[in-house]
Amino acid sequence: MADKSAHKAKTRARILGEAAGAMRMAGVQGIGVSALMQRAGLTHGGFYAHFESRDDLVAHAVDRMFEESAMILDRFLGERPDLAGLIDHYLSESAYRAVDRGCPLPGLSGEAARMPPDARLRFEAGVRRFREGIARALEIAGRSDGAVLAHSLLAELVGAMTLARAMSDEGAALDFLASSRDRLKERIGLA
Amino acid sequence: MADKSAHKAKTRARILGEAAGAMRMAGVQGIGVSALMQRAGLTHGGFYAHFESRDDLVAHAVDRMFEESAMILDRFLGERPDLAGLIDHYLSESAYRAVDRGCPLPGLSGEAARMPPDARLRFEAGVRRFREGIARALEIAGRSDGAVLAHSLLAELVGAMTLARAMSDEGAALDFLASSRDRLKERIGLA
DNA sequence: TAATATATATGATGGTCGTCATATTCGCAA
DNA sequence: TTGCGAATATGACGACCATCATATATATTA
Repeated sequence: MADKSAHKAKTRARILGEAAGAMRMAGVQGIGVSALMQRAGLTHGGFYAHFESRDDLVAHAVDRMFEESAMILDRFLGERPDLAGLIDHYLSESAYRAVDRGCPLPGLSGEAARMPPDARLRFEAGVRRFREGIARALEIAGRSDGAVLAHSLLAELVGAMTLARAMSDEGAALDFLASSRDRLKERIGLA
Repeated sequence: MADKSAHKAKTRARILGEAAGAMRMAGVQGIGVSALMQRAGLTHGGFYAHFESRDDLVAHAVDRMFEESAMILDRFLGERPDLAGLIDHYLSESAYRAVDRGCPLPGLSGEAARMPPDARLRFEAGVRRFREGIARALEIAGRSDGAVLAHSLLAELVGAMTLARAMSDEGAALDFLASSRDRLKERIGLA
């Protein structure tokens, strides 16, 4: 019996992982229940054994997205904050390419206002944690205006990746990211 | 006959206007053909007398969105550029509220990569014009690094409005916008 | 091996989507 | 007034959507 529910939990986690990936790629509305279950190697019918509704899935998928980036965030904003490292990582070429595994903000912020209510709550909580981590790092680095500056840095980080991904010229996008990294590090006096 | 085709052109323009508004609110995928035609006071069937397909509509609707903001952009980035004015306007409370009539970048950039090809081309063209206008204004103001700085300012403008609209606490969103305005004007030495 | 509990599959429901063939309405010309 | 052509409406098509009732498979326990 323990084995059974362990298996079910693993299946649920697999569905959530696929949802978190697919929704970052295609948007929250961009993947349907049956396509999602197929990605997880299942058929559509079993879905409601794992989730109350599609909205319930979306809420947990949003959580999952932030959990996936929590470890990386903790590395740069944890005990010994490294804002320059965060900037370099957040706007790196590999982050640019890992649409389905990276930070959900560039792809989904524009959609946040029309997410199902639970999903939106969780999304906002994720944004808040990110912003507070940056603010804390800035204050540890001796900036008295950490809270305000954190908003501004987060806006530029998210805006830069969003606009880079909107460009179809990949070279131009990568140049844009490189110059954004320089500019941001310059702004916090770490160039 | 001239009257007839003038009428048809007006109808088409009305459909496009509704589409440009609705898609900024609900996303490109968020409004269907029949709901759109209903908004325009018509029924769904006549749609294909005006557009080849839904993708064709999306492409022209994107153009329409940028046309709607072209006049305002020209006011701040035209003959006599006023970057501080642009920042104050772009991140104003009224812009924050006019989701369906304002700049399409905050709402749709995250969706750009999955727009139909024609629509994406037009979206990118709109972004480029915006960015080049900022770059030109910066250079007129005597900044030698205008092209690079323009990327950065645009990223923060778009990121700030995107994140503000993602917040469900309206007061917090407006505070965020106010501090973003200050920060941006400070960055270009116009505080 | 047989019985049971649980996870997943099958298949159907009603709804909405984009698309199109066809019918209708309407304004101008004769 | 009658007829014509263009603009719009009606209604239908197949595809997909979220959801659910029911059937099947699978694994553990007896």
